[in-house]
Amino acid sequence: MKKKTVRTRFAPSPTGFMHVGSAYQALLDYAFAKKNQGKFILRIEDTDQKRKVPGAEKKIYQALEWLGLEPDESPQKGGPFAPYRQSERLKIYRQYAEKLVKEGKAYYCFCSPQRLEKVRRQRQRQGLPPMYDGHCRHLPPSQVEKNLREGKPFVIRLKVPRNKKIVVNDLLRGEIVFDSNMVDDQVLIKSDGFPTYHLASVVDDHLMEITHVIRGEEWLSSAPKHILLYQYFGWEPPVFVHTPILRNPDRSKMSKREGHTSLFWYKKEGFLPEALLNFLALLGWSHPQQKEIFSLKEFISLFDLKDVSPLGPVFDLRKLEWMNGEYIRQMDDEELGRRLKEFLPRLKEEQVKKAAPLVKERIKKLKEAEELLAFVWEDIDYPKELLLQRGTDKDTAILMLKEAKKIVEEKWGKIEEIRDGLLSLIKEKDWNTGAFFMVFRVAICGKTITPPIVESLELLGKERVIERINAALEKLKT
RNA sequence: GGCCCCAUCGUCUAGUGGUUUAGGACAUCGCCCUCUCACGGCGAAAACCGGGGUUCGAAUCCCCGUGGGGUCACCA
Repeated sequence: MKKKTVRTRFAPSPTGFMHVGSAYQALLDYAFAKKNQGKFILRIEDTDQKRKVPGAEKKIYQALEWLGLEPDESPQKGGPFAPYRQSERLKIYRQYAEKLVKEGKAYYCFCSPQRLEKVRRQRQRQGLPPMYDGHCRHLPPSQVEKNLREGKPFVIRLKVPRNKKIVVNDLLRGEIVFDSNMVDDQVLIKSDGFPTYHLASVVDDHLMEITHVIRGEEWLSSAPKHILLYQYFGWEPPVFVHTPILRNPDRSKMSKREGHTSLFWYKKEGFLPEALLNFLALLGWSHPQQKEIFSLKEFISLFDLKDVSPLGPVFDLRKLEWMNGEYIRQMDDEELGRRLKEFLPRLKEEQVKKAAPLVKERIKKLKEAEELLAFVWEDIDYPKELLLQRGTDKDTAILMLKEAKKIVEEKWGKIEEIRDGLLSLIKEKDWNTGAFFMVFRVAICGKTITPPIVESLELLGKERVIERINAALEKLKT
């Protein structure tokens, strides 16, 4: 028997923003497909017209591109199973839904939203699960015909059998048995003619020959509906993998409310996509040699869905920050400079290049470079007392700056010589090294936390360095 | 509330019946390095949810509690 090509799909809804949890899903889809020389498919699930947001689909492409998870088939790229946008496949869903109706596995329902609401409330009062009461299940065909002819709005519902066991096979959890009496007669086709997720995803996953449905655990409880559909259609179901959902620090589902859930927030903050991916990979999975830092390529080669832990992990931003810092430090200066550019719009390209090695060991996120280097483009302002670092008195401070200025002017352009010059000056005058550099630092940058000060001088340029030393001297004299 | 899933340091996890005084990483704390801040190095503190079984022996297997989570839409 020929082994089927592994095909996974990432199937987001274009609702306006990309969740980190979605990125996690996409990573697993991608890694598993690539691991098995399979295909990674992007399908746009835009069946909810109310929630559709213009431009949202574009953001999905941008997100995948930023992450470096390129689909093999997508609405943009096309592929053998096009179209990959569900709104363009309406006829297909309708056709399959009607097939079910003909076979008595689904039925037209003409109940109004008001009636449904009433039924729900009633059942809840009785302590029953708030399900549909099956009112239209047994409408006589003549009545259905009549309603249809009259153009009464309708939906198509799945006819769920009573008193049956429905078994869902999940790769991570094994067999899960559901009582069909707990499964609602799910709407398959909405009154606007669009399918619901349940119908559309089953039909598409089958038609697109998806072998592994990897999705969040929140889908587990609706999985019996999907299994039932596969049975009704006589299709072989794919392997289901319900992956843990990411949690807030309070262990609730990572939502829009708390924490940072938008993938683009991470981009804006200056997280590197490769670091984010590495971090995500470590959620629910661990490297066989306990390595923390590894590439996407390495992840793919070692990854197996079976090894994913079913426990919903808390998304620990601090560990991500640490990891991002590791990636920044591993990067060569030139590459770091390129990535830093968009975060330092006030610096010239030359300056960014020079700044890269100075901030490299001091930032966890690219965005932090901005604050660290702000002294370069901002006018500095500080109280005079700030210059009197480590108990340095006014006269000493003045002397320090005067002497330092001489050396800087004389040796400008040669960092090593400036440093050596300052060091021997300190020795000669018997100053405290730390105190001297702090006074110098404040004079140049206006603050006590900066990149290495001697190396930072050329970011400012000779003129401004001298200017600032003069300004500091003025300040001290008043 | 019904149904379903889950349960090792604060967090991410290793561990698949004995090699475990339960290992690593982040975070925390201390020391060292040091021109500040960082980086780096060394070290400390820190966990098997509880109760029953099974077994010569359970973090590891079973059951029951407890706790957390998910889900109950013409949203995905």
